Amino acid sequence: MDIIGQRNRLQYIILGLLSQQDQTGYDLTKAFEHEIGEFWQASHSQIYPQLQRLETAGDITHQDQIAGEKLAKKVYQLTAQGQKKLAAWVGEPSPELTATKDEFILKLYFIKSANDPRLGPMLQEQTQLHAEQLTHLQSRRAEVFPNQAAIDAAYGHYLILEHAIEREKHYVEWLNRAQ
Amino acid sequence: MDIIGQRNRLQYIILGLLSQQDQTGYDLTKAFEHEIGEFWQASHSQIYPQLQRLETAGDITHQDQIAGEKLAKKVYQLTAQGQKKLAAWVGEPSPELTATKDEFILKLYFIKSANDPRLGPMLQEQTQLHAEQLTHLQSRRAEVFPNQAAIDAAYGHYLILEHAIEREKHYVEWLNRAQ
DNA sequence: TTAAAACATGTAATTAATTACATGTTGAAA
DNA sequence: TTTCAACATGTAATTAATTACATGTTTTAA
Repeated sequence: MDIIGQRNRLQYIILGLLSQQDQTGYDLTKAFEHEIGEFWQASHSQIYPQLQRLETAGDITHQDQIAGEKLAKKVYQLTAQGQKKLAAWVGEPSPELTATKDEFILKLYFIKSANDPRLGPMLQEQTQLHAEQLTHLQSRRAEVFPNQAAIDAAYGHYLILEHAIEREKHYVEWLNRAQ
Repeated sequence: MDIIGQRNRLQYIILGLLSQQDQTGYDLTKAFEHEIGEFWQASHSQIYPQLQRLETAGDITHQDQIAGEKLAKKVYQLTAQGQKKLAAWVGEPSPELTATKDEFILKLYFIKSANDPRLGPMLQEQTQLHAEQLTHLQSRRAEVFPNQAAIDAAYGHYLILEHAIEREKHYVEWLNRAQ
């Protein structure tokens, strides 16, 4: 049972986001605060250099824009080559399992007894954390997918938001059962 | 909603594993193939140097052992200081959410329409992958926790195995619903 | 008996990711 | 009107993680 390593998936995520709409490095950075951030993390200090590499490689180009008086923006867009590269990646099999890193679960692993006094507070803390996240995701769903048309227009996005919601729901249920 | 970074959690996992029993770097490496591997990944090339650093720091010590004719082993054990360090880590709050990295989910995010011809095969591939993992984890549970006494003796371990099983179960259910 | 898999321990090179440093603009609220 | 948050883009330094290199022993199955 293999676990994935990192073979520059960030480049494909950037291509994918740019396939949805032309945008700046700043916009891309913000995207990781929403749904994709549930399944991949990246910060602006990774994103800006990666944009430069993708442009050098000919997968994207950019246009300079001035917002307001003199705020310089670089609005990136896919090239035909970038589109092909994205399609090739999406079409490839993904035969490896997800790499989860959960510090709380690790700590739990080292708790031997159900009577350990640390167990209760730990479970409560996590219950609150995940319940909050669940609420956040649910309101996000209501906001982003108010009707069937919105779902049809971004079906994959809808599926992964559903997945994230259910993940949190079951996490909370498991925590409650453990308590 | 913060996502965890990496602040050398590996050292604590090693301390935790050594708190369960004295063992070698090789044994620790193997441990990541089982339950903890579901929630953290590390390879021998991270583990051996980390063992050296922990020993220098005084958290662990080792004894040399010869297996068979001349196969040299280093069996590591916690020091009192290492025990304290482990307990302090377990007792700390874990206020950050899990960092998941799921390449398949990312690809899905970039599928716009429910009619995309790539969608069916993608979902089928993942269904098989996660169904296999579920079966594996269930047989692992039967093996490691054949009775209540085994559960009572390693309650945290039992909880996280249950969690991993349910995670896979719900993943498969979600995939089936998406299909 | 021999070949392959598993046991056992390391280091080196590369890539990925985090955290910190660095600078400037614009819009909104006090 | 000024100050704070958000917008916007980068680089540098450090740490974490992967992949490859490197070597040798023991057990198991063909």
